[in-house]
Amino acid sequence: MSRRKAPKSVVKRLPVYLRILDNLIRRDIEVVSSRVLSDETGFTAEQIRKDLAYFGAFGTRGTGYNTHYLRDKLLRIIGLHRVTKIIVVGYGHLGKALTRYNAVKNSYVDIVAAFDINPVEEEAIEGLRVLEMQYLPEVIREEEVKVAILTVPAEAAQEVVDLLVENGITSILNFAPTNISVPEGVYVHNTDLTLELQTLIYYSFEDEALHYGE
Amino acid sequence: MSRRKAPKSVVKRLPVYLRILDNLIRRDIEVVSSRVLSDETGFTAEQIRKDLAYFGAFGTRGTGYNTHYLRDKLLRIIGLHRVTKIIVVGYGHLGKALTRYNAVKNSYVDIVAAFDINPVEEEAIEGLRVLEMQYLPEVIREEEVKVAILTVPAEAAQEVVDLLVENGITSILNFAPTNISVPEGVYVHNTDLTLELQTLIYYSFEDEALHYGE
DNA sequence: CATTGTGAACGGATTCACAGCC
DNA sequence: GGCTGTGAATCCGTTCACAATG
Repeated sequence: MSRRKAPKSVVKRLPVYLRILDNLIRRDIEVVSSRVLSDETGFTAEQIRKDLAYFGAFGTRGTGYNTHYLRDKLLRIIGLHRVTKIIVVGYGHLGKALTRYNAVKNSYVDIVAAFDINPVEEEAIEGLRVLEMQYLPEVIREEEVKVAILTVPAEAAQEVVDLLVENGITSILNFAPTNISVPEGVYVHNTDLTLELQTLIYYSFEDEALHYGE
Repeated sequence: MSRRKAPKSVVKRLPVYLRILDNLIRRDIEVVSSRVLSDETGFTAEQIRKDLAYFGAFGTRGTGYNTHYLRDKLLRIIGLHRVTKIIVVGYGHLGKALTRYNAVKNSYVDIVAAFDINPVEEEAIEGLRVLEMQYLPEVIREEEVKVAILTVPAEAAQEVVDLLVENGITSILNFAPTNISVPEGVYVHNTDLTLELQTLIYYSFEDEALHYGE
């Protein structure tokens, strides 16, 4: 029932719970305990209960959580109860991968258009517009888009970010391997595949005694 | 000088330092202070000094860190002083994006082959072999590959993971949006684009009072 | 004297333990 | 009886403040 703003660590787990609930509901399961959610997610049951308790008391003591009810609550908490409009900027392989990916899965979002400096006509898929950059301001305005996925080369990233912010984008999922700077109030989430790969390699050698031993 | 194993939070930042050092060296800069690294990375200078101190005393008081020396140390710590061989399993758009991405950038890794249940011949690029799944054990064995990037559909993920582990893979960068289970000793890093997008959406609504208010 | 390296203080997140409730 | 909700205890990571030193 606490009403202070949720910690980052909690927010990161909410979409995980949502996905599990979607799966449970698909299997016609009506009620789930924190213990079962723990088995599915790998988080501890206490942690799950505490996470949910940041936003309210959604469970029934002795029984568990109603899957439909909890999903609805989570959708509302995350902000997915209304479909979120998104644009993809940079329509290379990664941009394509992300649009396909999302077209397939129900992830409560709608990619309204993709942009590229050099859009290839025939690569548009199932109703997705692939447009030249010049149309970006128009689309953002007309569709009232607030969220953008950025998959342009590192060199172009900052320039494009400035354009996005200028036209009203407030949240950016950045795949360009570079630090971008934004004004106060704009939220950026960086996903850097190279860094993640290198981190993985660290752990792949962790055991070996030679790892860092002279 | 502490020799206990480094916390995850520290390990995640090491590749960031490495990238900055690569950039500095490209600009012929010989010495860098923790303050400058702080400006470049957004982490605090104290944190950077502490992170590096987990592995040794690499700096010179009053001066800073020698960029070449520190890079060499970081390469060795992360395990990138030798090129790491990697396979990509699942050669859809995402698999392609990752191979291109990496072919271009020097990230100290070498993708030795990609695998797919239905490899399309003409899509092989600059020396990258795109092979049928049946050749997977052979390649892993002959090339002594320990690290795999997994970009197959969620339904196939667990099955493919079992195959990988069975043949000697010890580290997996998983892009399939599902929890995979592995035996003790195998390290998995999950990168789930849908979850990251949904987390972003949470923050895009965070300010709005209506966010979670009945 | 500028900058590193580090013990101590702090703060945030997780785990523990159990009270509250169906 | 079983499972949620939560204060207290603990753990972990970050920040602070300063001693060490080229």
